[in-house]
Amino acid sequence: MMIPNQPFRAPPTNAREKLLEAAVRLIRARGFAATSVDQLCAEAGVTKGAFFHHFRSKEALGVAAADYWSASTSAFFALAPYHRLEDPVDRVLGYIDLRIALISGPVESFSCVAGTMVQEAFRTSAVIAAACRESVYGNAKALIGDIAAALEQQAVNEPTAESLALHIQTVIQGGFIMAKLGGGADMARDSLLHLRRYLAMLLGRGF
Amino acid sequence: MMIPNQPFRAPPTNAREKLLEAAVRLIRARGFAATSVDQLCAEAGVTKGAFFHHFRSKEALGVAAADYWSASTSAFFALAPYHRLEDPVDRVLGYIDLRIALISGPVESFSCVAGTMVQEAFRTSAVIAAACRESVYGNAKALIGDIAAALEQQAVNEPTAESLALHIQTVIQGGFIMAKLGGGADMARDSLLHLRRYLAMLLGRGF
DNA sequence: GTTGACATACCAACTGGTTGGTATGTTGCA
DNA sequence: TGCAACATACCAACCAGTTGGTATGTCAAC
Repeated sequence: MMIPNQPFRAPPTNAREKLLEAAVRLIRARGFAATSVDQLCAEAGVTKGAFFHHFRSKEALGVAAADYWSASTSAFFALAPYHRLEDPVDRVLGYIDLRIALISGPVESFSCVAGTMVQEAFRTSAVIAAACRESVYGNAKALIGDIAAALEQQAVNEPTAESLALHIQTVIQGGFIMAKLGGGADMARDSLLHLRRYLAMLLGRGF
Repeated sequence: MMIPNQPFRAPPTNAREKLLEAAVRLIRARGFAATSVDQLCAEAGVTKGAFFHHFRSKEALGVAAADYWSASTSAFFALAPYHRLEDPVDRVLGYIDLRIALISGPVESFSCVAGTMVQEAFRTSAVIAAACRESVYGNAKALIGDIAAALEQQAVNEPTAESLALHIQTVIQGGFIMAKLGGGADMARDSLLHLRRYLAMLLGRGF
């Protein structure tokens, strides 16, 4: 969901990646519709010709930005150290703790491109909406294994692992909205702590 | 958050209210930036002169739409029958049940104007962002009394009433995003059921 | 190892339509 | 007759997208 701080990642030299990173930055701060192609090019330090060489349309850039976002976030979470914890309950809570740790600074540095874009696209662009869905649902799918194992270990059968994984994404996305509403990082973190308490209670852990 | 179905509410005859209702409809479906003044006027059945007679700018319409939204939703929830329940725990859960009951049909019929608009406005329009914040935080404030009473009755002192009230709004807002991501009303309702389970556990109730 | 055919990556200038906003009426009621 | 509530006509700026071009490569034929 958030873009990980990758301090040693080289800045892109080709126009396509420069545009995708500019898109992530501007969409997070202003949204998709309010970001013009000219602004995108200026932010990326690239001309309009380069834009339409790499992307058929502004909508195509939107799809590519969502895909780019998916790829960077899923790669980041796949490498996170909480996967190495033995107890599946620890892994589930470890994911939440990681999400909490990632929330800091200005809202546009930890908010989600897919969640932001889908609000504007869900009725106006089926392709962008599908790419956003893929991003967030992909995140949820990566959790299902650990959640299912944790539920089984604790002999809980009331909510399903799928339902819980999606609920986790719900709280994360809701936290971003509340942060934008003025609560900032503190508000988003606080809601994740409620989610953590809920999961801990469900999975037989004290908070 | 959602616009209540008020079947016997007379359709507005003046241009100002027609524009505000058109704004609620279009912003919910397409967002603020992607909705042009011309589209607003067409949807309202009103001319551009009327628009700029009643609103100084498009931004001013945005602020007025958020205020209009605040007024209709807070009036609706103030009249809801769950307030008459004796037990404060029942009133808290009654609010959640009402929110669940209100979620049905297409996403743009139950989603939140303030939550949608703030995503586009939080960095580009301080006045719109403030109006959106007022709307959602106003909703949260209306819950604090019941939550505080329920926490006290159950001798719970870990999360504060304020924090819980805001968390409730977080899950509601997150549910709207997940619904737009393709989950529809079912997804939003499912997350509110998780929230209900959390509150029930906190407040000493079985689910 | 030079040449020609082709592809990729990019650029500056332009276009037609749309944007938010204005200037100037008209109407109907107090 | 004065004023609020509208309507009509218009504008400059900006919008997404197109154009015709250049610079730089790749690669096979000779």
